[in-house]
Amino acid sequence: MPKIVDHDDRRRHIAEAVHRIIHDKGMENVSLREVAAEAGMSMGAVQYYVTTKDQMLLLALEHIAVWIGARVAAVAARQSTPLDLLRETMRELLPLDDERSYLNRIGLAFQASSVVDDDQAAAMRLGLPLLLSLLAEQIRAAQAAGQLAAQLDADKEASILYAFAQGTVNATLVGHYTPEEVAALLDYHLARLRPGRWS
Amino acid sequence: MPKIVDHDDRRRHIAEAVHRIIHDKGMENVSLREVAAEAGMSMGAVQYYVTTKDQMLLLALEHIAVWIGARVAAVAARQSTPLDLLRETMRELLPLDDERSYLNRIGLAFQASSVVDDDQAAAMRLGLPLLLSLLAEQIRAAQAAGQLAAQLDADKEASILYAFAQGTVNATLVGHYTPEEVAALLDYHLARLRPGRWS
DNA sequence: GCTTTTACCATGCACTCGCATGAGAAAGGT
DNA sequence: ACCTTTCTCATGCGAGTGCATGGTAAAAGC
Repeated sequence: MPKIVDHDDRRRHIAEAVHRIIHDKGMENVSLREVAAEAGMSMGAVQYYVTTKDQMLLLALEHIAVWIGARVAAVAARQSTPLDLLRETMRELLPLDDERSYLNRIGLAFQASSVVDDDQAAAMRLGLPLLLSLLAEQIRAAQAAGQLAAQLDADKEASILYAFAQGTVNATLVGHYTPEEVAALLDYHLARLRPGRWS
Repeated sequence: MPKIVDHDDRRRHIAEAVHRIIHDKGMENVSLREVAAEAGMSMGAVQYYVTTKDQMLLLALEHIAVWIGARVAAVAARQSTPLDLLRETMRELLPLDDERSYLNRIGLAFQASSVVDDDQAAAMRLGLPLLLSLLAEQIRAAQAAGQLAAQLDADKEASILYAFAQGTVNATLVGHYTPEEVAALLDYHLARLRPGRWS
């Protein structure tokens, strides 16, 4: 048996190179050559792990999805009240600092790209429900703990929260909102979901 | 004086050709040649009105912004109750039918693109406040008419509504929501803004 | 009818693109 | 030491890219 290489590691390097290029120069400047250079390998090596450009982009999309998923899961593992967990999960989805802006830039690029690419759209349809059901679960937990109004529809509230996060991304990245403003907006919205504020 | 041509008309043709290509094949497949072919003119003619590709994209962005603005303004001119006007304005921003999906596809592409292009970002920062202040104004009118709770912060509610619209676009275009579902989600959210539901 | 301004077109250039190919380096099994 | 499998690389190809150039219709003023 010959030279053995960690394929997952190589794919990760490629995916992360794609991420950096999308972040710095945008999705239209992603090319096999540029990715190879950014990943510090030859173009042939990239082609060995990824046979086509579309496949490479799909790989990058999947990697960022699990990355975001991991960050969100790490929040859920914290020891805190249900409402705080929900708030922190939502803050994880907002471009509040450099790393979360980085992730959101790339995520936004894929949102646009996935509208035109069927495979990417399928990946989106796969990951989205996971995040939504996690949010809904956190809402239900907060309701059970009396921190959120019981009459809220947890699934709909989860959808609205996720939409809020996604919808503020561009405006924030483009400089219309400061991170503080969008964080305050989240708290404003969460405040109205508390019990006792409803008739 | 020589051959006189309606420049705005030509620019409009170019912008609309860009729109169609973005819609059909995505932003990365926009090229001067393709746009010229789609617009039914020669590449040289396109170059006469637009000196660079970035300028062409910016032109297309501005055109779609005024298009959306016009549609929204047309809603505002209708004769209806303030709350219904707000609801209809919001529905105008959602991909509820083919034309609105068309606009949203292109809008989403520019949202991603504007994160990387400074000129496009500037255009975004210019148009966004107009839409937000219109929404806020409609909210205030509905509050004055007793259709929305008086204690709502109109500006923040406008921001949240706009974020909701933008945030549901990708999920809907990708097939996660049906148009009916996202419309129902909007009504669910608007319902909680009504007066008398607050303590 | 000639000029002048405007609008348009065809073509060329240097470059990059995705992808295919074939050769060769690296490394464990025997 | 040699073979075999795994991995990597350099290069070539045809196509497409943004942009520049030089020339050419077209039409209004004189």
